[in-house]
Amino acid sequence: MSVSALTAGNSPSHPKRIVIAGMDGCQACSVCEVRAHGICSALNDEELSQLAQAAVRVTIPPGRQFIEEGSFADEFFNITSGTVKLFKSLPDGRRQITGFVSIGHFLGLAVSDRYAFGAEAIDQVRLCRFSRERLETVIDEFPRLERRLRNEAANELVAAQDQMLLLGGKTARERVASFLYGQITDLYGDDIPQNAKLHFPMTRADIADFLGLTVETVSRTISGLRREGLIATGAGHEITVPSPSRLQIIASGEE
Amino acid sequence: MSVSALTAGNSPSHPKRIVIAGMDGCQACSVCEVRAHGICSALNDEELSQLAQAAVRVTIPPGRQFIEEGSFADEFFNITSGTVKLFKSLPDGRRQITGFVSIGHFLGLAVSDRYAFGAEAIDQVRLCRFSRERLETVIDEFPRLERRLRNEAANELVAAQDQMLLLGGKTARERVASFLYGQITDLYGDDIPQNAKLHFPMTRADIADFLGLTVETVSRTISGLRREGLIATGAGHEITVPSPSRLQIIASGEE
DNA sequence: TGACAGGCTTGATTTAGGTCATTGTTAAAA
DNA sequence: TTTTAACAATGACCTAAATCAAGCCTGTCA
Repeated sequence: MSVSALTAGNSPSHPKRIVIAGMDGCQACSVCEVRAHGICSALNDEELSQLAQAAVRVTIPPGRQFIEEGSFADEFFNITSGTVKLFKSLPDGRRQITGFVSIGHFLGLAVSDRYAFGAEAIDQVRLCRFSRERLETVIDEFPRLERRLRNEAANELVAAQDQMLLLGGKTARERVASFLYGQITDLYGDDIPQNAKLHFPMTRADIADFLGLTVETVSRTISGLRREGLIATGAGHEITVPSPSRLQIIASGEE
Repeated sequence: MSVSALTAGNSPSHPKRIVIAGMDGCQACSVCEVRAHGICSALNDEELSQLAQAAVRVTIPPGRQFIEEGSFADEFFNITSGTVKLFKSLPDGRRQITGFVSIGHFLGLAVSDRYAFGAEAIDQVRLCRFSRERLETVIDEFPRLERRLRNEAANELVAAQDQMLLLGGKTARERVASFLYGQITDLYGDDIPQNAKLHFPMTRADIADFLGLTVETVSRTISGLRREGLIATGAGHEITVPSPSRLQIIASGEE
């Protein structure tokens, strides 16, 4: 299947269409627009062509759950665009979003043969899909890839520990400030400007499930921060933060 | 330094004494009582002797913090006995215990050159210490070790996600039941008996900081479970669980 | 054009768990 | 043996956030 055929599914006018297609050997990966991100950045051209053999590009429409918690984990994913929410649920429906992940993120690190979490596209998501079996073969050949995966896991672990600190002890105000500040660092890296502009895709309900709060509390808290002049809200999901450092201080519980 | 010299520090009559000693080449690791656990199990005799060159055995007295959050991460650890609490803190002293770890656990997976968490011995702890530099060298030579570390990280990540679900949504009762059930599975594995007996080393304050509750709530909740006949408390930190499956149902929020 | 639905905000009220205070228990030090 | 201190349990009270209940946008479908 050709590369051009792949792009059809990306058209905004066909949001429901899912394209599943093989890649053109080494071509597809080596010209990949996100090659610098994610696990692929650990490989050179030759190695990448091997990886490409195992990869399939997929487009997922907004709202579609593409990993079911507890289902058989026969596939791994690497996100190339869009935002995905990862979550765990209790039998009665309570849901904890354990993370929002986007470009470059690798999904499916678990040792078990079952996924430990569910995954759902928030906006339109594109990703590379690998069969578990074939990826494991490629990993065996390239220790650098293995190292990369370990680092990925270690970084996620650090994020998870931060989130435990948030969920275990922070106030609603601190949680919302932490979330917003996290969005800023995700977007700007270490070079955070004054008047940082954010436009994230997740709803209040998503934020609530991520922060261990209710929608009402998230809404009230955001309104509170706005009244204090700490943030300004725009249309859609746009928020401007005049002084990110001020927000960080609140996020870390220092006031 | 001889192996026999090492044992001096383990005497209960000298709890404050810390022993830092080199290992006898391949001897020390190959006869290690916990070789089947932890990262060492990924290596054969020859590889292990290489690892041993980089290892130092250490004994830590109860209550001693041996990793400071944010300090320079120049050492890795592998626990050979005892229980360690890992935690993160907010500037005002609020503390979240992110995990209790014991025999076989590898400490220091972070990518950063700073520790992302603090670590403190709960009871007397023995561990193998590696310089970061030397361990990285050994890892480079043995891909199997790299794989082992990735799996270790992946498993921790799953545990962290479970804990996020707990902290984000569970009631006090469900949290305490989850903790107790977790202690049971840690101790018995998959083969859980009726009338499981537990005696864990952590205080109510530790449990509270782990579960995102206060000591009072932990105490009240344990008393509540006892009144209901779901657990029986003994002297010290002993608890008997007549029906672990009953506890599991509560832990997972199904009643 | 209206009406329906999904998402957001805000207000009134409730409650689970936190805070503060007291007492009991155990064990090590003196 | 008393003294001290750390840990644990329990009661009385308080509060942050949940719950319950409207109302308000905005986009889309008929």
